[in-house]
Amino acid sequence: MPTIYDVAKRAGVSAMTVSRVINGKKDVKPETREKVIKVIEELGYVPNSLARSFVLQKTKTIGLVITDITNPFFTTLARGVEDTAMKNQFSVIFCNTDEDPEKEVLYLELLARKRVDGVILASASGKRTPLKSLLIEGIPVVLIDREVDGLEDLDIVKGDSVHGAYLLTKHLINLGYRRIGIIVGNKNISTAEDRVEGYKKALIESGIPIEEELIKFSRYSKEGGYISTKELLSLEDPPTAIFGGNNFIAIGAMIAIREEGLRVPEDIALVSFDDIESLSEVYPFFTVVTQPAYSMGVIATELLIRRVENKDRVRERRKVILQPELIIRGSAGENLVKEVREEGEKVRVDD
Amino acid sequence: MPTIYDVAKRAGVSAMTVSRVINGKKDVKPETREKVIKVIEELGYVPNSLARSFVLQKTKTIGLVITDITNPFFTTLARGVEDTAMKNQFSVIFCNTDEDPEKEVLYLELLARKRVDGVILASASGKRTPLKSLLIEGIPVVLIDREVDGLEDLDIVKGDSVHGAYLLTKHLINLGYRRIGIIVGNKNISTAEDRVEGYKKALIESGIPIEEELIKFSRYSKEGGYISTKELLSLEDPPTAIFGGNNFIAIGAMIAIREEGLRVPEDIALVSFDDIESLSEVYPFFTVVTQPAYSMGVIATELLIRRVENKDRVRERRKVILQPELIIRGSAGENLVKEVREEGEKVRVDD
DNA sequence: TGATATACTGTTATCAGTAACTTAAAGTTT
DNA sequence: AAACTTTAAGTTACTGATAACAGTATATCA
Repeated sequence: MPTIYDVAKRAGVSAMTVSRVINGKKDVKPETREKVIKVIEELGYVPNSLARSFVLQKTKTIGLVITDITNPFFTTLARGVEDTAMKNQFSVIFCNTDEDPEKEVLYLELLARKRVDGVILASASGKRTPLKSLLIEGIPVVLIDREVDGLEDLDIVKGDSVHGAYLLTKHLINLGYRRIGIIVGNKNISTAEDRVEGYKKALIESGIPIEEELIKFSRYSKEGGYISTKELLSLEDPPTAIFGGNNFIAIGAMIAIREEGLRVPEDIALVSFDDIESLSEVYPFFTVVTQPAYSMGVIATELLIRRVENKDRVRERRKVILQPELIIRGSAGENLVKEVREEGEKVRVDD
Repeated sequence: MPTIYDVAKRAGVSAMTVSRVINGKKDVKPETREKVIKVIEELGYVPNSLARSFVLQKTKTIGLVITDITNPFFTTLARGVEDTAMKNQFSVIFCNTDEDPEKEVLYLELLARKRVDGVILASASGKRTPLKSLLIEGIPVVLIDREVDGLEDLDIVKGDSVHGAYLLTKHLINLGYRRIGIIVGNKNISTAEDRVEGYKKALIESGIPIEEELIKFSRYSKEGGYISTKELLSLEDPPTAIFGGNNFIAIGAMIAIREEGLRVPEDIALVSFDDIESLSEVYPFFTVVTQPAYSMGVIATELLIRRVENKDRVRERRKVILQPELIIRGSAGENLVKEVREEGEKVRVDD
């Protein structure tokens, strides 16, 4: 592949002049500029951004660390990140940790080696590690979706999990359910704790006793939802409603429920945190609380890029908490009992 | 951030020795090695792969150009790519073209600038452009999912669209449908042509006349499916079954059909090329032909990496065509009429 | 004992750009 | 016409790592 020197020689100018042409700087005579452009096309010269990044000490690249691109919530979020990055001439390196803290460390190290300009992190570990410390000293980090213990000073964009879980639980209670099981992810993931907190808040508010056997800290995955549902269903006094802590858990729960020969919502209610778009479009089934995943991606990327380019020299943390939305469909048996709605809450009713 | 020289100075050795330690080369005295490692940890030194890539002329990065990460087919494929890349110490830069040839050019140029070691391309344009020519001279490219005119010499991994469409159409015919509409993507995308070809083949074989008004070259998107379905339904003699050329088209079709007050499958059959996993797990509804998207990603990445590392110096093109699978569920009214199955074909029946 | 191999470490040049500085010529001002 | 400014270039040094080569010290062998 030709270099800037090949272009320079052929155009009869210095490399610096070619550099100026490429970067659209002034101080180049129009004729010279044209000649250089012609040579660039003739040779099929493509600037080497490796070398460029190397001298300029910026890569115009950000890293996105999520748990699983296969999860619709994260793919939508990722799309928001990518679109926004592209708009700002940044590219994105994707990393799937599969909720594995070791993979997370691996990827963070990789990103640090690649000297990405910034990182958007949905942490799997929820804890500050030596590497993370290192990273945030050298590279701006914006947290997304989840808090990380010990990194309370970083910018963060997340949904209001406490309130969302409260809404969803309250909805079940209003429909008459009393024994409500909840399945969330690993305990050190902030959303898991938050969603349980919202759930408890709703129960307490309605004077329903909290039973620990109905609360499952599992994994944010189909398997997690499947296994925990089986456990819940085999309790002596099984729940009459299940709250899936995320979309994958709800899918796993659905599979388990069907295996047990039960129907949703006739035999048991099933609601979910996070929607599954392609499912809902074809079959508006799950009553859910959705988060604006795309916006989360967009906002996080904007915050990050501003930090990277140091446009706003705000030193204090920026914390963006987006409100979730309750979408009532049919999986809690809303059509079987009379419909109840909270007043003043953001609520949408699908057909 | 500390450099290799900072480490060298503090450890009282040369940069070269540090380099040898980092890269696990022999010819370093154990004590020296330990001392260097200690300093690396003390300083929190992270090697600069920018500089490394620059001298070694390889970036250990590949580019993945797809149309939309939001499409479950591509996210699964992307996951296959990412996992395989990671396994081989490669990272992946994602690019969404949204079926826009201009965006495709933009991204290819970006990847060329970044001097990625290779590119996996699901082309939106279907045509060879000057940039693509340039790219393939300097950077190995593996095509995925779609052929590109003029690039018949590149490795490719794709599904057998002709056969898949044939299977699906044949299935409809066997169920008694005669007026079958088909909606596929843009005409210059190879899968669109192939799927129509398979569709025609099945019709001809059964002696059913081909009617051009039932064949829609639209867009591989929900909007495309929606609009074309509306058109089909407003024909004087509308189809009794619709073949969605991909999953998004099928979703769009479903929405349009519902808007028209029709039911699937009672009033009209609807089948789809490509499954929608999260939908099918909860609600096994669509009768589809699926492609092994994850495997496609894995195989393409393996082919690419082998080219990059030049392990096999095969010069001839490697063409991997994966067979699709017909999954019979209920959206073609299989439960309404008696079930018919092709003999010897790969067929699965979901409950 | 001298020759040769081996283990370990250092030196130098280089990769492809760009910042900062320098130079040369042309234009402007008084 | 001397002094100054502007325009349009070119030169040099540097980014962080590594390959290739060059030493030096120690070990091994005939």
